[in-house]
Amino acid sequence: MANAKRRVRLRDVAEQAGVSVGSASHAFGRPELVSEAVRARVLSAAATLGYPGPDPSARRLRTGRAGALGLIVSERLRYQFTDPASSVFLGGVAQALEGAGLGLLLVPDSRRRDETAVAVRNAAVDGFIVYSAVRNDPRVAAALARGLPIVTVDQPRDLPTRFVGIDDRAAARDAARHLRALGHTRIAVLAFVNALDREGKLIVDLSVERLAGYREGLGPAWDEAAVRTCRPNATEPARRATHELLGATRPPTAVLAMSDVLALGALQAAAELGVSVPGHLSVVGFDDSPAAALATPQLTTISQPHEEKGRLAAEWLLHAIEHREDDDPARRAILPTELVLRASTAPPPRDVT
Amino acid sequence: MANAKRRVRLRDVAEQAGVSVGSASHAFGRPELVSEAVRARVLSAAATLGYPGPDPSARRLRTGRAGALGLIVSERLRYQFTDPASSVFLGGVAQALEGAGLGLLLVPDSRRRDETAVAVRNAAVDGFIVYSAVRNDPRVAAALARGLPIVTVDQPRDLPTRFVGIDDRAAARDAARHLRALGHTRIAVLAFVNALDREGKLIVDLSVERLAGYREGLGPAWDEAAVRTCRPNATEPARRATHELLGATRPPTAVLAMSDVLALGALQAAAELGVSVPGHLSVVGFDDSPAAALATPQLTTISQPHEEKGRLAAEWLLHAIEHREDDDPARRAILPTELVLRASTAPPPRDVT
DNA sequence: GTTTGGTTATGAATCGATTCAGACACTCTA
DNA sequence: TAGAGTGTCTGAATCGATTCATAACCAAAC
Repeated sequence: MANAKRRVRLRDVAEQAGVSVGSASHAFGRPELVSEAVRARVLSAAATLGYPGPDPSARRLRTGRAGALGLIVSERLRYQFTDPASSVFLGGVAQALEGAGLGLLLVPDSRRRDETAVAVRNAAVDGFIVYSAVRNDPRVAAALARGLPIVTVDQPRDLPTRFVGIDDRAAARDAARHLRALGHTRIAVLAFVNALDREGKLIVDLSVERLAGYREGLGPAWDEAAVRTCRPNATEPARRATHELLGATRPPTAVLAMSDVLALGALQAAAELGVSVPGHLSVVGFDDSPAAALATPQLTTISQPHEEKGRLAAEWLLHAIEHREDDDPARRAILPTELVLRASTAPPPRDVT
Repeated sequence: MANAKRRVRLRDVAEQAGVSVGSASHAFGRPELVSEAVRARVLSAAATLGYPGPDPSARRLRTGRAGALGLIVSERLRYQFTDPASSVFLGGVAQALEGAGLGLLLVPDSRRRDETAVAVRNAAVDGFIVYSAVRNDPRVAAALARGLPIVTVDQPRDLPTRFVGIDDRAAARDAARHLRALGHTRIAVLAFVNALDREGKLIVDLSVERLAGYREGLGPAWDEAAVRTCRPNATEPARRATHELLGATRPPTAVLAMSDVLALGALQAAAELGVSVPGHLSVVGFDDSPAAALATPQLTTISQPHEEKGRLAAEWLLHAIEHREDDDPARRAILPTELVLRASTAPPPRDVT
């Protein structure tokens, strides 16, 4: 019950130790500026008073450094953590932060989009990473308005900020060509949401780009009617969509999924319907998340360096903060992707008409 | 290039609008206290000056609220995100935070343990969630020293804080009994690290409890020599350990894994060695993470309410912050677990001696 | 015409640290 | 002995907001 009542301030500690607040501050922050004797006195005074150390909020107000990076994630935070790919990305960010002594502030999304932007405005951070946000996300606008350094990852692709991403169109094209090369002609697509904003501009760059890539790669085999939108990005919507696709009179012999999570849903549906993969249905994912290699059959997918993306985004941001560069938004990194052939794709069955 | 040079302060906005700083502050924070006219003037002044809104750090210093929860995660942040179970937990926390307008500050662990504690001391948060930390983690000590409300999840079990967890021992006992009931007698265990601290006390409560549960459930079938320690909690160490176990002269017919991730590693090893599961080897996981249902064969495992744990921990913490209760550390929630029977367990093969 | 009540605006005090210019004491050089 | 150089310590100014006691104003009530 020693220090139950009031907060102990640095001033109290200084008084107790019989030194000035300046010296007390130095005792904690820059020990080399005070004598050993003073330092010891201050520390022991702090101990007897139960002083929890300099108040972080006060310190940052004075120093102008918030000591944290803000991470704006795409869908509601909930889904964020169900897609292993984004977990890997987060791991990369965390890795870059190790040793920098910075924290990582996740900005939770919420149903009410305005509340959400408020959180961005209130976030005590030195910069933001925008991770795969839609084009009209109010949080992105709020982040931009803060005037802090920002690194955008994946999308939107044309923000006036630094950018880290991949060539989604080319990657999708590779995936589509692979199926064509195997001989498939009836190919369905499991896509992310594809909504339009008020002005009629597409708001999900990623979806647009990948769709375009699929179309290019599929060529004459492209079938607009075989595109299914899955929302949110989780196994369940993909499972349902695949059920529907496979129940049609002339079901597809292959599925292009915009994420491994969606592909997993397709696999699930196929298993439930007794459709063998890859014997009767080929499936190509996107992301090469940890789950891809664990799936049965192992998933053929587009591999992209999620961890590296996180690391790079964080490093760029740290650099910008360190050097007070609010500019140089021209920097763009397009990281390489690769089609990883595993066990979920094969030529279509012979008996297909 | 409008506002390139210096930071715009509330004072500047007030001046530009021709009102006092007090009114300007109200215009942003509590519009009901100023007339519509003043509010409009302030807002337009802010717009022309490019004012990014009230500085979060300053606001918090004054109000005494940090606007964020700190989350201290167990292993290095990196691994955190490779185990889907903890992702689900995080999702639960995020869910409870939705609408509260609070942020979630992840405190990154790092190789150098002292640096790590510094991050805790510097974190601008209103409270901490300690998620499955080891007993001698310096970050936990640092968090305790901050004097903020804390909720501990899973472990350590005897911190003087609120606690949310499960009955690990009983759950492990259930898993072990299941194997015994199937007729297994040679049963290996894949355990978490089991290290001792300087005083010789075990530092990983979770491991201790589950081990005790396994022992109780296995009874005479318990074999100390068949316990393998896997570190970190990832598939790879488990894969290696299982390889070793299955290569022995009298290999086990079943494996009890302390997490699904470890169980997945065991499955992988079995597949590589051509040992059929559950025909020749039964595997029981722990956690019922999303991966468990996707594994092949689907994993028999202990289900625990990860999401609920996260939600509850966050809610308790929010409540404690709201009501300025630094006390009532007596509250403990032990959430229910359940053995989920799926396809990875079966009676041992007949020809076993 | 004074009182009362309600709304709106003001500006100084405050939150809790960091920092910087200056004071002091002491040693070492020239 | 003056001057330069070092090492320590002090205390006030500062970071950028919020808040609260006070005042000003106006309308309605007496």
